[in-house]
Amino acid sequence: VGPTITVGQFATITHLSVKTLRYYHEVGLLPPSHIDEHSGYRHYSLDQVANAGLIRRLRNLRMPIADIRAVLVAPTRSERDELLRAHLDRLERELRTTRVAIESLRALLGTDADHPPQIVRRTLPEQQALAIGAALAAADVMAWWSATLAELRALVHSENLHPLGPISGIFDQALFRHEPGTATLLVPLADPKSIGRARPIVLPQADVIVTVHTGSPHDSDLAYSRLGCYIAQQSLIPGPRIREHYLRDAFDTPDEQEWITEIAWPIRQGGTTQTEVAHRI
Amino acid sequence: VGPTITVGQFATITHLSVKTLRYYHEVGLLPPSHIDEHSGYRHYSLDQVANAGLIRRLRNLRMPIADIRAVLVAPTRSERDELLRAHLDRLERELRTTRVAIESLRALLGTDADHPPQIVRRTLPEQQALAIGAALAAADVMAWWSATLAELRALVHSENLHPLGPISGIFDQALFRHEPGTATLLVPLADPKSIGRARPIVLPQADVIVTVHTGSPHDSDLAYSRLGCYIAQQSLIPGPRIREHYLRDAFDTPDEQEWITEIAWPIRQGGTTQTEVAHRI
DNA sequence: TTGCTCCTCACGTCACGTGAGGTGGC
DNA sequence: TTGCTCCTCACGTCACGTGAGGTGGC
Repeated sequence: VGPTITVGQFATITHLSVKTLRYYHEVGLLPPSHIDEHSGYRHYSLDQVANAGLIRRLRNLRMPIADIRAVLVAPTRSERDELLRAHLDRLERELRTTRVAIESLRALLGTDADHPPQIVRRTLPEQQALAIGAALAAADVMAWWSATLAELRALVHSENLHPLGPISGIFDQALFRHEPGTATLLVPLADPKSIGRARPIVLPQADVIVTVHTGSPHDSDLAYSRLGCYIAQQSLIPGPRIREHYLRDAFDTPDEQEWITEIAWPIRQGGTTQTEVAHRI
Repeated sequence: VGPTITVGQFATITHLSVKTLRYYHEVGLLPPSHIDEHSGYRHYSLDQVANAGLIRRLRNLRMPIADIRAVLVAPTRSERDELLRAHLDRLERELRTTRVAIESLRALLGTDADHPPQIVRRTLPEQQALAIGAALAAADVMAWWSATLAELRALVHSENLHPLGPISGIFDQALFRHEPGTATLLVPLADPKSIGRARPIVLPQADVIVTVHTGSPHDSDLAYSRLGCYIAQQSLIPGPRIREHYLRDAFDTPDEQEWITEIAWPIRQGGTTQTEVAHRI
């Protein structure tokens, strides 16, 4: 069945390490075509060289082993190409994400004490709305958010609705801690009726502190930090769910740096924390 | 000493997970400003929020924890900025590397059976040369290679040398297996004399098989694979060191796709492998 | 016969995530 | 008092790398 070569030779000509080849054997990614029963020596056939080259290139592109395995066993060329295309798309997104993260860092370092946006207190009135909610894992929030935001805007247009304010969101604190939680996106309406996945809800009145965040959602931690520090300084008691009002977003401009979000954190007056009560007594 | 907040609150406003904060405490990256002796509860001060934001951004840019620690403890702003700049440079290189890897993959998939370069046998004559050698870890080879190649070219120019052939390299197989080994770069000369780090050597005569590699060194595994498969098919015995002749490289064009390298693998006639001997007997 | 190659554990690395099982604070 | 938050292990993950200690092939 043709000549075979040892791990060492195979490593040399594929530019993979012997340790790596043993690992690829162990996880079943590239098992040697023959293994000596007595000595355990691995022997590779020459047509495994091409697969090794493909694997090396895909690993250089940070494709997970499991995905590479899927590429190798893809039954048709079109299915294989689809998997590869999908990964290149992921890389493309990764590159963009990195560019954004670099901008984010520059912004943080540059505009340190420029003019930090104001924090104001406000009372949000009771409000009817048409809402789509979901219980989510933290990792899924961003994808869900942009998809659902688009869905609600489409609904506003197709059903000819007349929003009484910007589309808003309500998020469990847990989601920002990378824990599972619930998220809701809504459009304020005078008389909301169920359409598709969207259901009418009533937002209760709420005392909130508000700040404006300009830029990508990935930088919204800056606004959350402002609010959180304010809450601690004023000894307020933060509510468990945070509201966001989307004043300008993907619908208005593709440039995330121009997006504007108002972030409103419900609070209760906390002039009487437990320690202060204890102090009084 | 000012208000403090719990891990949970700190996690919410910094958009880090509680688990991550505990880890950053454990490794000393972001220890809480105060820890309750009785309960072990972590308490963070408000001015730690800014550092948390910086850490989050640097981690998003895949900066290792140790490097982030260095940024945080940098005594002066200029030293800190230098560390940040260095990391952004690394990212920049990473982005380029990814682009190249994508091209490499496309090339592999596209030009599958185009016209695979020929393999020829040849006898390289004994040859004098001026050489720079080093014992290297595999990870350092690329950097050493480009630096030393430039150094030799500079030497040729400054000393007005007259090379008898292209600048060449000799590499232990081990280096391609990601193991430590020795590498040598050399310029063939009629009468080489020591200059700086460069020493005269004599290349012994060698029977080699040769193939041409066009493109980036990162794709040279393709040429090595061709040669390796040929060696196995012909039952030749490969030598432990491989030679490369740089016919076109960074000195000629910045576009790696246009680089041309001749790869020559020394061999011994191996018509008599052990199995064949056994067969004869 | 001597090295060299190859083998198998077992453990380390990096930056966390995932439970289990238990305590503290309001 | 009840939940909720917080705590500490211990272990898992991903893709290998690093020895230790030993055997096989020419």
